[in-house]
Amino acid sequence: MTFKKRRVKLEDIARKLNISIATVSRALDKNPRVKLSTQEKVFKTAEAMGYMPNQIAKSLSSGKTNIIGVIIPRYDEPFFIEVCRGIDHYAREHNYKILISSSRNSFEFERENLSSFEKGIVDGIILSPTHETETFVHIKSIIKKGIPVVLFDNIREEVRGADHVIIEDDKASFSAVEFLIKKGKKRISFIGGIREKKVFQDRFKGYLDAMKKYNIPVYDDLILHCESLDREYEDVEIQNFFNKITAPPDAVFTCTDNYGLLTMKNLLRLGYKIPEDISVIGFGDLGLGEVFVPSLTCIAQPSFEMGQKVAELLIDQFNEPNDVNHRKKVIKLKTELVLRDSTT
Amino acid sequence: MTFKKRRVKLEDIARKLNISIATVSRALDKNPRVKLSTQEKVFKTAEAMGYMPNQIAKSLSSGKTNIIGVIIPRYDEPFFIEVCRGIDHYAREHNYKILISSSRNSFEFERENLSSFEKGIVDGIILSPTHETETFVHIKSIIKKGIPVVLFDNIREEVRGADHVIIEDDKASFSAVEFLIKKGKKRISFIGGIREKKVFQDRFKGYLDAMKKYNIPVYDDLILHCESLDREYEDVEIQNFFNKITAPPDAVFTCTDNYGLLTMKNLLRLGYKIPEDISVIGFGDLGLGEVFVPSLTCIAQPSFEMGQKVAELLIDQFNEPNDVNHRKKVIKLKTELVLRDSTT
DNA sequence: CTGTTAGCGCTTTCAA
DNA sequence: TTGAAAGCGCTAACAG
Repeated sequence: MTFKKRRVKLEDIARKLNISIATVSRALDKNPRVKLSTQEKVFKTAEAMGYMPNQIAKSLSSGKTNIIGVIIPRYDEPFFIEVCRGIDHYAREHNYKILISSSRNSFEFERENLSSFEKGIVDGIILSPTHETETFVHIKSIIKKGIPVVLFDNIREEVRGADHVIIEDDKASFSAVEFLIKKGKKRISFIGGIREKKVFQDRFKGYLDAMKKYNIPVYDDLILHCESLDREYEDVEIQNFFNKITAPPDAVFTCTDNYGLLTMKNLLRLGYKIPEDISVIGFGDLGLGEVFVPSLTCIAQPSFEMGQKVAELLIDQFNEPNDVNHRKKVIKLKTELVLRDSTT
Repeated sequence: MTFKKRRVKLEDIARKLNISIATVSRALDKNPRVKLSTQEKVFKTAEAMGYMPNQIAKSLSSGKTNIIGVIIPRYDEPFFIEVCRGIDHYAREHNYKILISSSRNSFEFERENLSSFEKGIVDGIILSPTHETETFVHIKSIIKKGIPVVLFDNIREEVRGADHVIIEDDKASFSAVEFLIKKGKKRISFIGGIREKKVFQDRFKGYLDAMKKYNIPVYDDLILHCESLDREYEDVEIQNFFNKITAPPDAVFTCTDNYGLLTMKNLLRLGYKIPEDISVIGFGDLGLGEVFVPSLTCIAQPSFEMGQKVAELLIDQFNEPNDVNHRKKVIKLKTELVLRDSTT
């Protein structure tokens, strides 16, 4: 019977070589103050003994874990995953790893996650607030403690005190709706997400602004704010919505690609032709829209890049002087209307 | 100018209360050997002083980090994300967090990730090997060091020495192809992934087995093994494949949902009707197939459950005696053919 | 160029 | 029921 082996540590190498622990440590760090021949000896012995540094001990002693904590509202939204991929890319280039937690769309979970990160396991935190997040004391308290924080997506005015990366949701949706209007659409439907979420509020605002500017009537029965936080139920909501409509729209602007796809699916099944009868626009551009037949016109949001920028801001904070009152940085990324087959 | 504040530690509480650090530590642990009144005092003071335990120090001292390391080949494959979600679910219930790393389909990255985990930052590792992974010494060496490891998906015989969770890929694809055959299909096309990957080999095997059993001819020009590891290029490959085909198939069995969707997209654009002209089957069942018009018949793989099981096996190992030679556990999950509109 | 030593913040014997 | 002190493995200031 074999048991877990005791790990080789600096001390073991030091003893074998009859030198001090400090020298071994320095040698492994390639510290130039160590004689080259000593370095070589140390490296060889370390290798031979199967030495692996203990990251935890290093972290305790250095005060750095080289881990970035990431809190997203959900896993099953490709946007968040794509942002994580961007974070991971940038982080890895700078020797950081990412610890991902889902807040599961719950404020309580968000707070829990945050406070578990606060226990020192991460050097900094990237967070995308949930729709339930109405107070920001938990975030501000973290910042006040000197822990670097960067936010993205769904940022309310109240937290603008933290570095963050966003797109201009209202302008983006304005331009999409304006495009529909200029194509001569008169009955433009809006499908958004849960009303409590800032991004959806802004996208709705952009819709209303465009409609107002061009004097297009807004019909309440053509407006849907989906409330489900769950992929399966989104489908049901949209299905019910279209089943109930008496006079169909001639265009639908939706606030996520998934809503756009579900809209197309339901409209196609009801016998409408896209885009001949009804145009559809989505929001996000995460690949699925390109595959669907017809392919989905949408507002492209640079998700991967958003992740990279977020990570960059955070790592910048690591390297800045610890000034708690530092000027907060905001990055606004550009969106773009990508024309495909679902619009005329 | 405010600087990062020094964190409150046990010592601070101890001093304020004129008791020892040890007592504070025990009190916060709710150790019954501490007088209740002392416990209360400690809790109150800790709260008032804004005490937050230092997880790193705890880990160093206890030898546990309560973090699970997860290595997946890529982020942009919903299957892996869904597995991660399952892992996260189970892990969180048991007070673990997950550190996700992507090996980016590269053996070198896989090895790097593994060895960085080996530095003691995680209590155990969950890994899905890449297609490039042909030698398993890196995994075995980790296991030999007593670090718990569980594998999932794409497991070759050579690593069966580790706990793992899989589905029976060959049987699953056999049953799908058999279904097509029983529907009277004679020219059944196969679209798989990169040949080096065990799961794709097995799915191909299932296809061949079924064709052989029912004496259906296999046409080389109806077979495609996609080589791209990148969503964008997958589309191109499949497009080229169908453009080149002279006599079309009457059914296509594909090895991922994405291949299935891309197949439908390309066939529809070429003017074929699905399922009237050609039936299509996918593999995975991750939600997208349900939205497409027509919806995609596919083999449903229980991804979320796979994640839960993998996490369960790992956490079981944490609680088992450290016997390196323990009987390895293998869990085989059931798949199911889900009939939708893309097959007759 | 190398060694000594004092931490990093917490847990855990061992004593009292 | 509490305290003193050793130790987890590594870093870094200081001394030589």
